[in-house]
Formats: sequence, C-alpha cells, structure tokens
Amino acid sequence: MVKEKSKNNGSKQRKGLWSPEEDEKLIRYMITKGEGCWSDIARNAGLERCGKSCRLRWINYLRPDLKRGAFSLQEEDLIIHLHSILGNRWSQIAARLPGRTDNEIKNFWNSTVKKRLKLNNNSTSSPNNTDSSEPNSIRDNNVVMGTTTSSNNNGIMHINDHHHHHQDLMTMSMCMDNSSSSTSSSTMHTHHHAMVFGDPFSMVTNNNNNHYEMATGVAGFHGAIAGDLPLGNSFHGGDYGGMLDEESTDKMGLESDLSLPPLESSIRSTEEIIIINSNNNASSIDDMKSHNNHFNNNNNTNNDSCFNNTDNQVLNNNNCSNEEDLFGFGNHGQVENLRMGEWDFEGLMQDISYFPSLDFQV
DNA sequence: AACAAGGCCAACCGCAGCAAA
DNA sequence: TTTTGCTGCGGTTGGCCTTGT
Repeated sequence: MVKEKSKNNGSKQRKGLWSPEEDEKLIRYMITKGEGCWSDIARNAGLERCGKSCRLRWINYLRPDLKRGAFSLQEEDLIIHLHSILGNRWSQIAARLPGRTDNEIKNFWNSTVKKRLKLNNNSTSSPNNTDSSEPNSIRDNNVVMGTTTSSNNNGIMHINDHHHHHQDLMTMSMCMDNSSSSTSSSTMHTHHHAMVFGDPFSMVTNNNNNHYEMATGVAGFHGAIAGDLPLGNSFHGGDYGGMLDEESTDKMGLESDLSLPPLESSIRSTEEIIIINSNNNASSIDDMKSHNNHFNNNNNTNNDSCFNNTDNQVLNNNNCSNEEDLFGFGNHGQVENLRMGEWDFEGLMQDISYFPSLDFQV
C-alpha cells in the first residue's frame, strides 16, 4: 500500500498543530464543497496537509456539531456504562454521545475516568474509606475494581449497579488495560432479560420540508446547508459514528447481541439540513471559533456560535445570502430544539441500565 | 519568580477493512 | 485474484498548561 506520504513526491506536508488560517481554509472548503475524498480536499483547499490530517481535524475539532467542553456527569455515567459493555470501542461509544468524538472520549477515559476508577479501587481496598469527592457516577455504581483473581488480566470490574434492577451484582469487563475490547466482547454473552430499547437518539422528525429536525445532536454530522450546496454535497461524517449500521453491527455480532440502543446513523440523507441563522456579528472564522470555544456552545444560553447546532441540527435560516452568512461567522443561531443538556439522560441511563448484564465466562 | 512534575488534549501512526480497478 | 487507494479506528506521542515546590 502506498502511503499518503510517499504519494506526495516529497512535497512538504505540514504536521503538528493547525493554524487558524488552516482551520479557516478547511472550514471554508467543507462548507462550500462538502465532503469528498480527503486527499482531494487537502489539495483543493490549499492545505499542505495530508488528507488524513484534514479529516482528523474536521472530525475532531472543526465539525459544527461538536459539543466540546467538560463532560457532564450524565455523559460520564453513560461513558462508563458504555465502556463496560463496548470496551475500548471509542467510536461506538462516541456514536452514542452526540457531539462527542471518539478521541475526546478516549482522552477523557484515559485521563480522568481510568484514574478515578483506579483511585476508587485503592480507596475501596480499605473498606470504610469512601471518597465523597467521587462523582456520582462512580459512587453510585459502587465501582469496585476486581482484584483480578481470575486469569483475566483485563481488570474485571464488579459493579453493584443500582440502576440495574434485575440483579444485585453485575460483572463487567472494564477492560482497563490495553485494548481488550475484543476480549470482553468475545467473552461476554447476553443475559436473559428481554429488552426493548427506546431509541434515545432518534427523535427525528421530518417536518415535510425535507427538513429533519433532530431533537438531539448526532455524532456523525450530516447535513447540507439549505440552498447553498449542490445537491448531494452534504457533508457528513463519513462513517463516523455510523459504524454500527445494521450490517456492520451484525458483522460484529455484538450490537445485536447486546441490544445496544440503535444509532441515529441511519439518518443519512442529503436532505438532512442544517439551517443557519445569520445575524453576523463576528468577522472571521476565528471570531466564530473564539466566540464559542471552537463552535462550542455547551448549553450556553446566548447561542454565540454560528454552528450552534451541537444541541440540535436545525438553526434558523434568515437571509442566508452569502458564504459569510452561510458560515455564520459568529452569527447567533437561534436554537429551537432540545439542547444537549436537556436530553433525557435519566431515561437514557435507565435504558442503558437495561443492557444485558454481562457474565464472564472464565 | 523559577523550575519541575504531572495532566490534558490535539494530532500522529500504524493497521485493518473495504471498494474499485 | 491481486493491487491500489481511501477511510476509519485505537493506541500512542509530544507539546502546552497547570500546579506544586
């Protein structure tokens, strides 16, 4: 396989941090042309970057639907739950946390959650020592790191999960070390509780205007900008967040087994539309980004970001007349739908708690 | 104030899977 | 069937930032 590097005939390719100018180029290109072949995008956008780098930058940082900001407790709970089931399949976990990227979750896990769990493990080694500073998610789950008495080195975790109404103790692989997801998935089997999942992420309505309103964000960003992009030029997240379509799900034999909540990745249409309100106040993409921590709106109430669609995919479109408008450049989109923070995390967690518990076959 | 240590996070790397030629 | 190119994923790294001394 010819790697992208060698393909460039020694033409220098930038590495490292992206400059605001590069960001701007990429954003402009993505907005106007939409997604395509990433190596073409890199070239055509005038970036001295490999396509891969552009893709990564877009997916992890520039995508308009990114939530960013600190993880909420609910999200944390969700991550822990999902990780207990999916292991290190960050992309799949991310697919269930709209607005979050696999990288973000991975970093979060490695830097924060893992540490906390470890900490908790230590603290629980002395029975009376409970760490009240521990987030609810950890406390509530009464996470007790297994002392790995079995032959499994992955760190089996026993979770006394009060969400789980069916049993007092469920044993989960937390896959604390290395990439043991395959191990965990191969060693777990479904429990016996029939489950019917409501789909927490699929509250999508079509309001008869080829205009999908998504009550929640999606991890995979799909959407063309109304009227301004050639038809079919939607930019979507590739298969980001969409890995678990039915086919691949079956292929993996995991999702279907575990009856994980379905993903909204099935929503794939060029008709999925992002409409952006355009009351431009900022003058540049940089403004736009700095306004809101790179498109982040984190449940803010003043809707500072033009791409303020983390929480929903539909923004008002008032006189979106040119690229600047289209772009937003710091416009103040009016959010009409549910915000990220308004998701029914309770319900979601409830649902998640109905994941079949995992028994370990030692 | 200066330095060191540790944490966080953006980005890179290598691999696997897939599709098209 | 093989080769080639692209994409996506998970693991890892390196630099910046924060905190402690």
